[in-house]
Amino acid sequence: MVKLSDKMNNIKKDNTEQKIMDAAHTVFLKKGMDGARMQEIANEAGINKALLHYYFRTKQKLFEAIFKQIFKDSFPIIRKTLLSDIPIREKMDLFIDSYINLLSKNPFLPAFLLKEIHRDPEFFANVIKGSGINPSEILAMLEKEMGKGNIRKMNPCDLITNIIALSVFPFAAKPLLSIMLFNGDQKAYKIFLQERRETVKEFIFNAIFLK
Amino acid sequence: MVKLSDKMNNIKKDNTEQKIMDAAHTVFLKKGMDGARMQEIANEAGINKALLHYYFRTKQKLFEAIFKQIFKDSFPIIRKTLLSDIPIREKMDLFIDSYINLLSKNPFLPAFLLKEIHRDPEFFANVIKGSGINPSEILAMLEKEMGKGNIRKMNPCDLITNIIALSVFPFAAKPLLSIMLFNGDQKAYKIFLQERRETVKEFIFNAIFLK
DNA sequence: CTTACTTTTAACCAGTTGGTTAAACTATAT
DNA sequence: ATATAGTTTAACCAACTGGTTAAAAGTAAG
Repeated sequence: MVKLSDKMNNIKKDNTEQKIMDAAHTVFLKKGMDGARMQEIANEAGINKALLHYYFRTKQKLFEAIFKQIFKDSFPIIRKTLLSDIPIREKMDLFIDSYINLLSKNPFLPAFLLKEIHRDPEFFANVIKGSGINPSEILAMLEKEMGKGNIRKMNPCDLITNIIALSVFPFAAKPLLSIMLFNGDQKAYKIFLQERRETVKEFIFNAIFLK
Repeated sequence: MVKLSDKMNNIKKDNTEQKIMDAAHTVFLKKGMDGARMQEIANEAGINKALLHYYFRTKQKLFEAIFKQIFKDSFPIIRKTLLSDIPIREKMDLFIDSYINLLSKNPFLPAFLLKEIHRDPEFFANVIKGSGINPSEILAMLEKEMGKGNIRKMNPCDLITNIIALSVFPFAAKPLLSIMLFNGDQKAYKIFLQERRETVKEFIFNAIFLK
């Protein structure tokens, strides 16, 4: 039996596989599962279309690989800040910052996620359940803070929903808002988004801290 | 020259055209432009596929018709309450109510709009510009209220964005939130959404009214 | 160099999709 | 009744799409 040269094979494989992953990431995020074309991904990766199928048998499998990777890359960062041992005000500050940072770097992410969780909710549910994400610990943390009287008492589900909504929505609805609020001026909208780093915090803090 | 029997022709035409519009509405909202199939719309309408093309030459034209209609039906209701002559607190109360009512009746609307404005932002921009929607009057109204000291001073663009975000996001992200917060329990999520009618208002009022 | 194996490619295929065509049907006006 | 116009249908088509195949090119080991 012939042994493989692990080094050579893996370098090559990793290169192509990574090229495909990168290309698929780009195309899927822009066009979504339905709108993306295998040929376009192949072009983006600078390879033959058949090679896609050689590495990821089907479009579905390629899509799942990208989807899961996005999920794995994005969520842990956020969870970490939320469960650290710092005062609630700083914690929220950091949380919102890291959330907005993530979205600034991945502007297509919100729309992509919203699109795909509607297209195939079951698959999405499985990804979450298999990823060990557990929001209940975050909800518990919020309830504890309310019990201590640090923040106004409310349904913690509402609070977490509101924070995410205020952070995510302006990115998800960018084309709509940039037209309606700034007549399509992209630069003005970018400034608006950056300023929201602070104004969103103010808004939330006013809503939840007792005075 | 032969005259038409307007009555007969229009009744027939209206019937079929309406059947097509209804069917297209259903299918497009669920699947989006990319995911929708002309055959599926024809089936849903109970007619031949060729008849779709007879009434709306292309898929694109049919889609545009539906899209514009959705837009025309949805926005004026909201604008009306916002520009009426009642105290700001009641006004916001009504605004949020009518917004959430609209979304409760059209749960697919937010995800659909977000999907499509990303797919073809230019077409979307044209629809808005051609629809006479003018957010500047709403922004002006908010600024006036701030000037009178009725609500906390802030960027009115932020305020309107926040209100819409808090109202829309839970509907847009339903599959995500219902899994993460309620382990996929749809009924619990519906109750959550209904309760938000009040909790969202509290949250916003706490954020913007001085105490 | 030969062998065994993996990676890459060009050509191809079957199913689907948006869209067309020509004929059949319906209803009115003369 | 029949001519005229709009309406509806079945059959068809060209383009595209995801996926396959078989052969070529590359690579490490004996």
